[in-house]
Amino acid sequence: MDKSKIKEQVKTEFTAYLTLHKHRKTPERFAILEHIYSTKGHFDMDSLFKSMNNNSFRISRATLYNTIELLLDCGLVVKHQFGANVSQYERAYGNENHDHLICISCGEVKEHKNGNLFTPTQQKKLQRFKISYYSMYIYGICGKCLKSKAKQDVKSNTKNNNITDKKK
Amino acid sequence: MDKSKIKEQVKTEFTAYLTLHKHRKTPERFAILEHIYSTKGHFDMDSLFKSMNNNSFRISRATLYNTIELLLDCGLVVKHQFGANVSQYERAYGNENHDHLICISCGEVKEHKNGNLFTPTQQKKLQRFKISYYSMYIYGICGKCLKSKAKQDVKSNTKNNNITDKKK
DNA sequence: ATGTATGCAAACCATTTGCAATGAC
DNA sequence: GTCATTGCAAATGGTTTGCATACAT
Repeated sequence: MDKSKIKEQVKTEFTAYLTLHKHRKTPERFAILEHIYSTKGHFDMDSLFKSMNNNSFRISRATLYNTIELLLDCGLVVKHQFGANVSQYERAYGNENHDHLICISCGEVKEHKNGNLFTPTQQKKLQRFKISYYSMYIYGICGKCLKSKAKQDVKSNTKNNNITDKKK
Repeated sequence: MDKSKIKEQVKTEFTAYLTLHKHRKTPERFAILEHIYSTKGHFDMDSLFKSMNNNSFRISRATLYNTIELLLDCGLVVKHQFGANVSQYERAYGNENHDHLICISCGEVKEHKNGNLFTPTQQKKLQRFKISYYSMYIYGICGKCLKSKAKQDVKSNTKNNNITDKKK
């Protein structure tokens, strides 16, 4: 529950993972872990690259991609691909499982706490599959867009170019 | 429930959608819809492109991408991004909602029927969000990989190159 | 000392885009 | 006849890769 305690914990886990797999414990790797666990919510590689290089550290994209792969492999980070071209990541440890409400209109991703989906009963049905983590993606229209869409629909006799207008 | 009935139905829906949005009813668009609804399970753009051009029709990639966008927009097709670099698609109409069991070891995606996750009670909690569809992605290790992994782990004192060996 | 990890730049490849030709309306 | 759509080829951009250098072991 304690914030610094979590960082300590994940560092220990990561160290154990690196040792087990005979990977080197480089300062870059720990800096990335530290930085990710100071981040709340989702992030992508570009923002991670920029925020890390803005601050003290100097890290190459290649190293970021390499390290995130390790963190995914040991389960300290989770990867999402909500529909845009960029992958999103999220710290996994000390981060309650939650659904993702992805607005198919504006692309906004909101988190939504779910109940205990994987009760023992549910779990039973998945016997031949060792669950490591799961993601619930719920696509729909968020409240904001519902409102503005209602307005739009009134005057939607104007020409429509749905296909081309979705890119910036 | 009837197979040809479904095709008929989606064709009607697609036609209505095209009319409503003042898009043209080209033979390519209907051929793509027809082809997709003859496909069971997931597919990606490359396989769609190849299988369509193998058969009678001749379709460009650009048109496939354009049309799939329309089909996504009117809800007849669902898009998934399970973690690889290619997007996967799936027909949506007459296709029961199901979870996706994605093996993080071999990448295999299996479907798994779920119960009625969105009971009225559950639904209530999502008041400000109009659900259009949802995807449950469950990551873990499939039975096959669990077995072969058990063997591997025994002799895993040999060198480890987890990062580099995952691309073909 | 040894060989893995880093950082840079180039390569990759799914997807997008520009544009001339086609054909739905 | 008009203009959206097609198809091709070129461009885009997130991610991966090759290789020389740096450094954890």
